[in-house]
Amino acid sequence: MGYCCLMAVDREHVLRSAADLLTRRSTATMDEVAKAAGISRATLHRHFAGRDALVRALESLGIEECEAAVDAARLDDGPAGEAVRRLVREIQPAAGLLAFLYGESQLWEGEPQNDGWARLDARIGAVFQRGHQSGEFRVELTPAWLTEALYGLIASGAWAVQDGRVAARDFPTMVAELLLGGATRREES
Amino acid sequence: MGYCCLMAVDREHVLRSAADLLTRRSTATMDEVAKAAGISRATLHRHFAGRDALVRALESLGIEECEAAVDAARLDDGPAGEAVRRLVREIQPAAGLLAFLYGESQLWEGEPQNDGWARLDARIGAVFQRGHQSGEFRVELTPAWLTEALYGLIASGAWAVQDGRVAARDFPTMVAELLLGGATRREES
DNA sequence: CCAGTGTGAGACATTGACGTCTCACATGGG
DNA sequence: CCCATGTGAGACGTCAATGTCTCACACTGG
Repeated sequence: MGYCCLMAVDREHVLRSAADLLTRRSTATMDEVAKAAGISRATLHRHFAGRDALVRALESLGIEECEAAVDAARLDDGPAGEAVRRLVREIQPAAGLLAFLYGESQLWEGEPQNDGWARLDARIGAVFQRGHQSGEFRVELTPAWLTEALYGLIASGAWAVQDGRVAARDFPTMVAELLLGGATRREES
Repeated sequence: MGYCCLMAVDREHVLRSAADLLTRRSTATMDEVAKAAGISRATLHRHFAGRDALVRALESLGIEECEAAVDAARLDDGPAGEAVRRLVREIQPAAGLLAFLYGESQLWEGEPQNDGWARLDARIGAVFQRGHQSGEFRVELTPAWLTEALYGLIASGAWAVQDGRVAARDFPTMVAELLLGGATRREES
């Protein structure tokens, strides 16, 4: 009955367009989500029991994409700074979804957050810690804060791109260079 | 009838507690906002015609506090980096409100935004531009992006403080030093 | 004392989104 | 050909938040 493949493709497509829409308008209606996916609200409900289920599925998708980006970035290889640059580049396609989830996570107060985020926080925090230990990064900025700031800058960057204030091709530079080097100009070394 | 003074004080108090609450839970009910202010929902409606009016009043309050912080920071004086540090320090008390409004502004799509934001963007963007012209700041990072990133980092910092991931006393350092200097350690000059 | 004013409490209708259900239709496989 | 499965359209009922209204009460100044 083609359950695993056809359904999965459809579900994937629905998730993608829902992510696209909710990234722009995080309060979009189930109706709008359905229209955006080109299906009816009834069919949307057949895939996802309700809005909560949809958001939780998007959360899982976001975690998967982040993990994939972290894998692809090989955070343990080479200088920590280069690892962060690779991470930002790999994570750009998921930036919109991340921005949506970052805003949404401010609302889930009390509910136990998905373990996936804790795992990701640990993996990303580790690269900043490595930078500290190697003397590459400043010790005044804690790994927890740098991780938080990375999420925040990714969200800000995604919104700036969406509103046309930043070109999409400049996203990796803007985010990574600000996070790593800051605004102040380097002295020639 | 004491309209201008007594009403203003009450209105101010209501706005403050609404800002406190909505900073933590941006979807709080009018009922909850009223409880938080220690008044009834009816009285809340007597001060603010509806939720929209409340949010718009909070927006005006946020703009006022930002303008005050920008004034107090004397952005035109001294090195641009020091000006940004002063700005972050002055703006910290309003950081929670700013974070709420920053998230909310993602929803006002289409509606003409308050001129106040444009004025603030211009004033803050100017200090980054000044840093560019003086050679103090890197030209790869545009003033528009640095302004956006400043808002984003302030919001991230406010949330991190609220969740206890960063100490309130470290807020100015974390935000300003990341924005200006980035994570990479400076060579001794 | 008393009139005026602001307030709290609560009832009420409205609105918008949600979740469930039914039914007709189409498409594809046996 | 015919049946089955998935879909679209739409009609409900539900529920939470909102906005409006009324009424009783407390306080305050004349």
